[in-house]
Amino acid sequence: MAVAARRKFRREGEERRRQDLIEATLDCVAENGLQGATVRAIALRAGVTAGLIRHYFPGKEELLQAAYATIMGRMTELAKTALATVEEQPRLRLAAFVEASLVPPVIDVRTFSIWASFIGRAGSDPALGVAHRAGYLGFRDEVETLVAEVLADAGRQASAGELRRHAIAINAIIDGLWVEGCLAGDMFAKGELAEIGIGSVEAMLGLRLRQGDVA
Amino acid sequence: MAVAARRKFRREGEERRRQDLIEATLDCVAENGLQGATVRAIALRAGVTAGLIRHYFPGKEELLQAAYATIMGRMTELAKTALATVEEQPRLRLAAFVEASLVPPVIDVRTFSIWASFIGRAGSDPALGVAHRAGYLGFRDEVETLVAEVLADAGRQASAGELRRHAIAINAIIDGLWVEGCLAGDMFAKGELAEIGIGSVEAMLGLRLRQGDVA
DNA sequence: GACGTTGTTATGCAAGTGTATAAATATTGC
DNA sequence: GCAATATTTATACACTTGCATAACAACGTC
Repeated sequence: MAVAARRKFRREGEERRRQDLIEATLDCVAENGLQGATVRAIALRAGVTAGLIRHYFPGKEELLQAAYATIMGRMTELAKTALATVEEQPRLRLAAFVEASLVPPVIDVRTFSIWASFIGRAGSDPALGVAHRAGYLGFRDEVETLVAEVLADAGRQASAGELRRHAIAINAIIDGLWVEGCLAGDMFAKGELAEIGIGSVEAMLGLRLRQGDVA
Repeated sequence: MAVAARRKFRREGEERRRQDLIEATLDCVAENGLQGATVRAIALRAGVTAGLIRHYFPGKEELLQAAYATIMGRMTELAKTALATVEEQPRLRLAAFVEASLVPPVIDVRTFSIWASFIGRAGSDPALGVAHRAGYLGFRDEVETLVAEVLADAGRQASAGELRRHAIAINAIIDGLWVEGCLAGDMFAKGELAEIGIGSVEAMLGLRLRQGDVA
């Protein structure tokens, strides 16, 4: 009689498997929220069976944490990339940074869905709250540094309080436009959000960023 | 022998029970996300047994939808209240609106958690996406009207495109500051976010909102 | 005060959950 | 080729999930 044939499989490297499982987890979260991230759904998407998850992670909770760390790392890495623009002039660097934050791949509905799914629990889950705060502050500090350079370049000096307010405001408008761009990107023309973002920052700082060489 | 005593109960009005169940659902979602909103957890919090849910709703899905509609309605109602400020002068109205959007009860971590939990699925759930879009557009239109009044009051006229950009930008900065205020309210001094928000809007529009009578 | 209506509880069920364990097989070193 | 290893599958288990159903009791009506 036909005994059920055992499934064929290949041994992947440990790093590769971990990565695949994390990616599968992020896919599940993006599509159906944390509810959709069951061990079986994750395993199915990763092309393995459920039991394997516990071979690479102590439990589902740890896999979710690893997935969250991954998406956060990816987001900040994108931000860093945007910050490390090749531009020399501070104003162009700030403009390039704002622009990079408001076009793909930073504007991305999948990333947003994952972010929202996790961040919704930041109020009750201390670990998530701390992680968010750290990411936010790191981001804001970068913005603040950038703003300080821009103002110095323009021959203006700002107090610590002014710098702080500028950084908070610029960070907020980027975040706000990012949310809308991710949620309803098709409501905006291509490049429109970046245009609005840069224009807003210019207005806030009271100087032009893009036509660069006026002191 | 002691037969298990059946639980005492009272018959509440239909409206009251529905409301209690919805509120319990929102509590559960706020605390543990959609995952935490199980029929048993909801019933426990509402002070009833699980079966009763299906007496008032066709299923859990419908209860969640009702809860989402409720929280959305509450948010837009708060926004409308902020918009219907008693101020006469357009500039003061806009300032009051921005301020109201950036202090409690609009700034509220519970509301934010619920919003994030639901909106995380807006990318995959068409109904949620449409609902968000409608709410956002309604809100933005109000902002646009307000801005138009302010500019007219200042003797300036703006094209439709300019109005649109202003509305998008102002909306974004309010959203961005709202997110941060909800997630990490203790990082900001009381009233600081409102101050930054109003200041940013002033910078964007190129006029003062609060000391009002210069044309 | 008895009675019927129906809001409410209690119980049960099939499907799905995370996890534990054993069996099987792909890979490595010889 | 062959044995050793540990990656991977398969299966089982206790628990939770949403939902169905029946028993019950609170309330309005006569």
